[in-house]
Amino acid sequence: MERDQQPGGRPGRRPTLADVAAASGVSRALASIVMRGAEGAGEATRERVLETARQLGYRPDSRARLLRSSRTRLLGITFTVSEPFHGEIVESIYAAAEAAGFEVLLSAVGAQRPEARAVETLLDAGVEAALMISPSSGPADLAALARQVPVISLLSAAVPGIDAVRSDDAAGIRAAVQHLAALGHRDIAHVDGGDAVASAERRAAYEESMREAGIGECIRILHGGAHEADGIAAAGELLAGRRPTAVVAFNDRCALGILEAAWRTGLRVPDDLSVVGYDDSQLARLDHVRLTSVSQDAAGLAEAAVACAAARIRSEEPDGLVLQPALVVRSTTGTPPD
Amino acid sequence: MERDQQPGGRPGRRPTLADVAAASGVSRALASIVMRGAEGAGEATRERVLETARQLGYRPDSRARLLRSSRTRLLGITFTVSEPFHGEIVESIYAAAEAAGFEVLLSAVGAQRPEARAVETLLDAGVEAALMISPSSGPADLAALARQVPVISLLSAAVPGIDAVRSDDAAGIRAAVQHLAALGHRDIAHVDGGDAVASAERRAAYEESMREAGIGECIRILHGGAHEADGIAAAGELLAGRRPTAVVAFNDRCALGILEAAWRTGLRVPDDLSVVGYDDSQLARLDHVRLTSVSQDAAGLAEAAVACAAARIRSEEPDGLVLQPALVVRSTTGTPPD
DNA sequence: CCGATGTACTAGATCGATCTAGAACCGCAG
DNA sequence: CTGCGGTTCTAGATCGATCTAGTACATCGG
Repeated sequence: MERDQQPGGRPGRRPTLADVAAASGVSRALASIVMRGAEGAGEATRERVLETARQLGYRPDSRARLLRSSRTRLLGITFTVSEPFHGEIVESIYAAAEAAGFEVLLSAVGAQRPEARAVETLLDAGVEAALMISPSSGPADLAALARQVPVISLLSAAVPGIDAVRSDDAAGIRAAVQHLAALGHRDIAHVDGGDAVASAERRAAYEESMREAGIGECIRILHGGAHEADGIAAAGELLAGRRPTAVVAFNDRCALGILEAAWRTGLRVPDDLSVVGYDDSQLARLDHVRLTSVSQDAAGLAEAAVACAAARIRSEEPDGLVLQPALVVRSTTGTPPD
Repeated sequence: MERDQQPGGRPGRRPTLADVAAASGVSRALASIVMRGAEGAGEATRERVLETARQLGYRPDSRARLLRSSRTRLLGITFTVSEPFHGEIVESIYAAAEAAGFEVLLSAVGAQRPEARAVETLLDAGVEAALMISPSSGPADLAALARQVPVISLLSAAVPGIDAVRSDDAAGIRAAVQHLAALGHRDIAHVDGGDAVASAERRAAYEESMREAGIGECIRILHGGAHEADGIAAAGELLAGRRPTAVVAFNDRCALGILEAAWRTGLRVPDDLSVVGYDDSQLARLDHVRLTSVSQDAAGLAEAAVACAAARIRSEEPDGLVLQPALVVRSTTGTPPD
């Protein structure tokens, strides 16, 4: 496979701004002005330069640009490849960042690639702020990092010294419980997130809203986790004895486990059992699942996070860090059996 | 949140190599030599420079480094955030790339962000090669791209002019059919991938291996797709009439749909129905699924892709572009019912 | 004591862009 | 013709690193 030979340029190299300038008979500075769309170039020259740039197939070298202008306008993101909901947020961040004039640099976290390493890559690339989705590092590490660059954590509880953009988990759980109670459910169980980050808060919110709904005596909490298998395991216990009529799960994946266990046992959802998830992830929206779920509003979180980063970069205090979640009712909740 | 003031450096800016050099009383060039671990520095000075670098919290600026050295050693990757299997490959690529001395630059493709745009970001950053996981661009676009930088596609059928690293789909399907035939199955159906990329090839391989196994008269192909809902839909048709004893699905997500439909209908897997997937994704490995699946060997594909990219960068011809898949037998296949 | 060899180190150019300061040129009022 | 404000354009410095060429200074053989 042969690379293009640039006509008039050095063979095999991609054309530079200097090539464009030379080819159109202007200085590098003016060519730069034209390419940036800045003012200070005549209309005729502007078009001529743009035309030759197009002909040469010129692409500005982002490394060189970023190097010179102290503002890199780069936002770094760490996310976990195996978490579907992270993917959704990443996609929303792209949109929000572009709208705000930022470029996005992704760095994946995985079994082979610890978060610390992912973050280092971002720092080396010169990001102006780091958005970390469900950061797993300890408060001390995060604080150390925050001393080098503004850090915004998403989907995690607040850590002193770094901004956390998240949704109001208590409100989300309350909406779920109220929805079920309004449908007539009383035996509403909760499968918690085990030792996952937001688990304790959601558990507490569940207890409180059960009492608010006047069914505090029906509180029943099962140990769960963030993944399908946890939901299945909890469901085994849940469906064995006296069965509740509804379950609020820690998140969608956990809820999916409960659903599958129910299906396998021959239970009909929602006729025999109502299930509510949390995240409103793609998983919940799949045609065959149609899970009622608390929407974390990936787009909203992403926008808030980008806005927060932008504020920090301008050395301002950010606000609007807690978003209100909304319950999305689909096909896994209904009135309880008689 | 205050950023660190660099002792002796300009306030608020991260320290540069010049700062390190000045602070340890050597020239920038020598400091560079030490930081790169190149030879040509005395032992004593080397330690002194490293020490001051550590104290200043110096981090080399990758943009500047890459700008100067014509070799950027950057591999660009496009992947789809919502595809779990892509995530697995991405993670493996990180490992393979680092082992080969490359850095990795991710660019996500999604509903809001077309592949063309994702690729442009990579080019602007100066990647030496682009690895595209399941590229969606047409042959013409890919060819145009390949004229600017070596392009390696993963998981896609070969396109003239660009390298495709993939596994031998025919062999994978054959392994699945042979496994089922060996267990005693004759009524083995295939739910295909609809218009997904590798669908036609896998469908043909299914037909051929059925004939090879002497059960050509049992060939039965249902229209499916790459997602759970497609599996569910196909299963509706499949389980309604004369039921096969085994199904080979286009991929794991499709197989999962079939599994769920089976569970919901009260069928036991594998007692009443055996199911085989394709990809050996995390999905297949989940505790509650334990899906027998054809392993595409994400790590192997990643290594081959990186090796291929490295070869192209050295202007050599790559080889080993087709990997042999392996069947991973789990809990969804067994002997047929009497 | 001189020149050769080698190690430790430095000055300055360079990568490809941006940015600053100032030059060239225009038309127009005085 | 001169001076002035405004636009268009250019030369050269700059960002933070690498790389080349070459300078000091030791050591060593003759």
